[in-house]
Amino acid sequence: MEKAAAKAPERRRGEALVRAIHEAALAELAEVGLGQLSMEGIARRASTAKTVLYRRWATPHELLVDAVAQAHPVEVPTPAADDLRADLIAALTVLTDWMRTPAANAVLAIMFERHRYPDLAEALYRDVFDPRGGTFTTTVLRHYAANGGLDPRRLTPITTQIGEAMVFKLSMDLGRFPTADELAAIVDEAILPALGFPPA
Amino acid sequence: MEKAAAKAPERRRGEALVRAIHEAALAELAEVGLGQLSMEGIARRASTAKTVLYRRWATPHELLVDAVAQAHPVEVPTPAADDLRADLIAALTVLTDWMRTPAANAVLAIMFERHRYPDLAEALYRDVFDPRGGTFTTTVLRHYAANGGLDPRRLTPITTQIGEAMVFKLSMDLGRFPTADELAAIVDEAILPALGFPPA
DNA sequence: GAGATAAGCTACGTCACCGTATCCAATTGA
DNA sequence: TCAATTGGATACGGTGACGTAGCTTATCTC
Repeated sequence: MEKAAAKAPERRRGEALVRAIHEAALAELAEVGLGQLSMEGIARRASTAKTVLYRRWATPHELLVDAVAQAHPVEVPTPAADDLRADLIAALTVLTDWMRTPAANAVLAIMFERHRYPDLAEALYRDVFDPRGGTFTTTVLRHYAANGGLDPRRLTPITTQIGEAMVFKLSMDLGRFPTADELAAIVDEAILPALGFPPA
Repeated sequence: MEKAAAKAPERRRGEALVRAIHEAALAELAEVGLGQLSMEGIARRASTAKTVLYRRWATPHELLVDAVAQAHPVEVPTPAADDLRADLIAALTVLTDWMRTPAANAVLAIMFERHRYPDLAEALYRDVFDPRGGTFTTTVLRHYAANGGLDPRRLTPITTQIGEAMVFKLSMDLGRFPTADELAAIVDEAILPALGFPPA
């Protein structure tokens, strides 16, 4: 034992261990995809034994939902200034920041394959979405509609989704996340016109 | 042999066989997902032997790209009447019709997992997208811009993608394809305002 | 018809993951 | 300090996909 001092045992327990496993699960998902997620893979990545995983979760999917639910919640965009345009850009920036996180990757993967794993999507709604409120641009829009800066009739299931929809679409098409300029263009050319502010 | 007359041998060859395999590949993908696509699975579904597949394709991915490329091309929306709104709705209808096809399912899966299988996405661009032109709403918008029904400056990388982006987003959120009413709402509340026609 | 071509079938050893069992060792807390 | 807890390591038989080989047999072509 006194020989290999480099290898500190430092055995993890309880919450610290669970957190490490959650991280490993999200990282594993990002790398191999939802269809290839396996207990073996997660255990390997977390440097622990399968046994430890099976003592807490019955399936990789169960583990995954747990990991997403425990992940840090999304930063809520707080409409500060009396500047709808700036607040919308800020909200989309929060969105792209979130999309870079492992948890977001998992959420999107689950939503995309929801017809293949309906239980997973259902658990996601139950354990993650429902406990939290709306997100991103919707928060901003509701604020301005309530404070008179915006015609409330312009808030529809369509208009409130334009920002998110465009960010997702651009990300897919370009294979990268939108830049600040592109986010501004989304606000100027798509969202604001739909809210009743015609393009320049 | 004369006993089991029910089992017609009817051995498939050449193109007919290849077409059946292509269909099986797309069906298999739809059911198990890109990460689980396997030669065994495709062969099983096509009721043929693995050997037959390996004689033509080295990997399931190669087979898949071939299948997508050979699939019936997308119907091109032809702007007919002098009615931008109707033509846009028609274009989105073509889009949702396409999204119900197995080939579309494959294209979306490949695009979604492009960072995981970059070669696949690249092959898709090379063998499928590039040979064909733009699609869906872009076709319509270019037509009207060229014929004076629309300010060409309104055609940007953002505005031309709103329709497709919203259809994808709605499909993900709802877990189903948008209805005709929802397509009309996308046109009225998102696309037309962005083109310079303010909402009612 | 007869030979060439290609589809279909079976089998093989290899490998990865499955879910479980067993045992050892580190940490904790009474 | 000692006992309970729990993480960690290893091994197991089972399954399913891998890629290849060999053979039989249906179909096409001359």
